[in-house]
Amino acid sequence: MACFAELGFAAVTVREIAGRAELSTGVLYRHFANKEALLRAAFEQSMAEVRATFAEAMATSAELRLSVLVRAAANTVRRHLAFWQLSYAARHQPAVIAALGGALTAWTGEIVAVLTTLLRDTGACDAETEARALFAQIDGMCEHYALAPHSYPLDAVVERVIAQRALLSRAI
Amino acid sequence: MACFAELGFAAVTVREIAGRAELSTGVLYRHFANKEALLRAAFEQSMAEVRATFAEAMATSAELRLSVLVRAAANTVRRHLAFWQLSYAARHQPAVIAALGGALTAWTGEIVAVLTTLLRDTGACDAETEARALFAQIDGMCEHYALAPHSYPLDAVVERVIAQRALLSRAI
Amino acid sequence: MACFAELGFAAVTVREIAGRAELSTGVLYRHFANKEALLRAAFEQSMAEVRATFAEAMATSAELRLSVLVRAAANTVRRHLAFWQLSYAARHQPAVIAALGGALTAWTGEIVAVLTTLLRDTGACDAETEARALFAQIDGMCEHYALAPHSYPLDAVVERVIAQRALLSRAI
Amino acid sequence: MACFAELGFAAVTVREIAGRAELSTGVLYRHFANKEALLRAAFEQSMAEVRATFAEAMATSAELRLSVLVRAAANTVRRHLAFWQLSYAARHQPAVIAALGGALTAWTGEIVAVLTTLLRDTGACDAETEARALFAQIDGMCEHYALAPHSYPLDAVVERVIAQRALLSRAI
DNA sequence: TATGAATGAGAGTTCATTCAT
DNA sequence: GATGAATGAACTCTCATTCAT
Repeated sequence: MACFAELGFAAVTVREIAGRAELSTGVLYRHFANKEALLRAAFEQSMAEVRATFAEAMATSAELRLSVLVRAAANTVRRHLAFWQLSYAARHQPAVIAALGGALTAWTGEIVAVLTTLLRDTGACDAETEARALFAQIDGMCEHYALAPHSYPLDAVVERVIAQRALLSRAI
Repeated sequence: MACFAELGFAAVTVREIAGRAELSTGVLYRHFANKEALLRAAFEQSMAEVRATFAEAMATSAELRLSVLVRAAANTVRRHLAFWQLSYAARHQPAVIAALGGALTAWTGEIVAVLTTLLRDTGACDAETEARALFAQIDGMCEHYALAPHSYPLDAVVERVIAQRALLSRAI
Repeated sequence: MACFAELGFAAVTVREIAGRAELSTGVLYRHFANKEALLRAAFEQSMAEVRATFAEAMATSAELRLSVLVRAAANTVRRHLAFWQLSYAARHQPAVIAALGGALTAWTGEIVAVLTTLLRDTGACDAETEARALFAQIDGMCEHYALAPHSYPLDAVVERVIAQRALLSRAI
Repeated sequence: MACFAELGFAAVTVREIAGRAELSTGVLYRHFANKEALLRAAFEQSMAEVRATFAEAMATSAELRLSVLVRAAANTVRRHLAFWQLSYAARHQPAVIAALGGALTAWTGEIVAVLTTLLRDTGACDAETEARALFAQIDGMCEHYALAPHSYPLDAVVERVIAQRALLSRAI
């Protein structure tokens, strides 16, 4: 995943990936059918991790759920910083999108669905659009942090986003 | 730019670019030193166009400025989709960042500064954090649209973001 | 064709073929889609040549036709010795047979058809089987000559084959 | 031998050979030094089997010997099709000839010698040339069968060749 | 100045062979 | 002795770049 992110899918050579993993190209091809399969495997790992974090956040009381979820998202990126930097780089590469098929859109779809039910419970009228607006904010925040982890005030923005949600739900 | 965005920098062949421009590879190399120079030129041209659009948005009355700016951002991405897709892909790749110089990071700094002054005028207490939260939302929205331009309900999300700002500024 | 014959289709490298033709691999791939197409092209040239020789032989009087044909076959192999040595090598390689599709069997089919009509005119009862027996003899003779051109008494065998045909047509 | 004949020496993988023999590549390399040694061993085994068949044919009465021999040749090719296909392919490839030593050329010399003595007994004037003409016919027939085993009318051609020999020996 | 055929380094991938288990 | 995962050289094929025309 590090290789794919740093140079792009097409620009990385299989030799380079193997070298960085301290493997021969041979073993690599024993475990993965081809370069594309390698990418797919790296991505699936990423998605599984996020899914787990989300599931955990959803297991809290309905009242706190949203704030737990936003903080969980931020902490996931903080803990797996390198991984997310790479993930963000990868998802905009056409070759990557093609290689992953619908997996990428399916994944964001899932998140929007989870947020939609969550916001419907708080009484939002157009819950899906509300969910998209919230997802955009969380995702944007995480990405900006990933781009400049040393200077970005992640906690402050997290708390502001949570405070905004509180104000907005009260305003409805 | 269309070629680069559709397939990615490494996956496009110079022949393909030349063919789509109805040029021979020969003339192309007379005008651009190499493939990278071609990317740089395409980027600079798009960047100029985008800057003009934003300047126009800032020239409106202080009251409407924020909503005009959000809509302008969305429309810019829509109109220069290829540029933004590439831009989003590029900003996470050290190799591309190096090729484009600091042009990319200067960009985001500018935007946060503009939003901060804009929000300070509406009476936000921690205007910079508020600006970052707003920028995260706008940028996240634009990026999600860039990832799935055919299925993302961009206009609906734009209007929701604007409505949220109205509610929030009243709540303060 | 020389490369394919000496080492076999799979064992020859495209670099070797290019090198021996004093070409770069690049040009080679500009003119031929792939290694298989290269083989196909070489073979088609061979078949055209033989067809021409046969057509010439068939243009003589019906009486002399058979003897002219046998002598023509022998002379063709003698004049294009290198070429036929290669051709004989090639036609037994499974990869070659696969690459050439039905072209190989179609070609021998043609020859058998020509000999069949020729022998039917001389009054043979089962002309097709007679043609196959004759073709086997001519082809076997040419191949044995190709295997040991310096020691094989080609002319003597040619005249013996012609003499046999005379005896056989009288015997019927 | 089946593997080599079906795909050719270079195109078969050692794994495939091992798999079809239900062996691991490891044991295979314990018994044979390398892929070439594997070919040599397969060849020698088949050659022994063929020699036995021919010896049997020569043990019949002088009168029938020629017809028995022609039929034996045809049946040998039919029963050891893979060996012969490989053999025909091999005898034109310098590389294979080198790997197999002089075994292959010695072979044809033996056969011509046998046929010469056999035909001298039937009263042929130039027995060696006659032998070469007959060998060309038998060898050509077998080769044509090896090239298209499913469509070649081997038995019919065999009987025609035998019938021709009867006619010719009567004509002398 | 424009062309596009030619170059050749380097890509993904395979597979004969080895060797720790 | 047997196994089969690991190695890495070498394969076919592509394509950025050059240069004779």
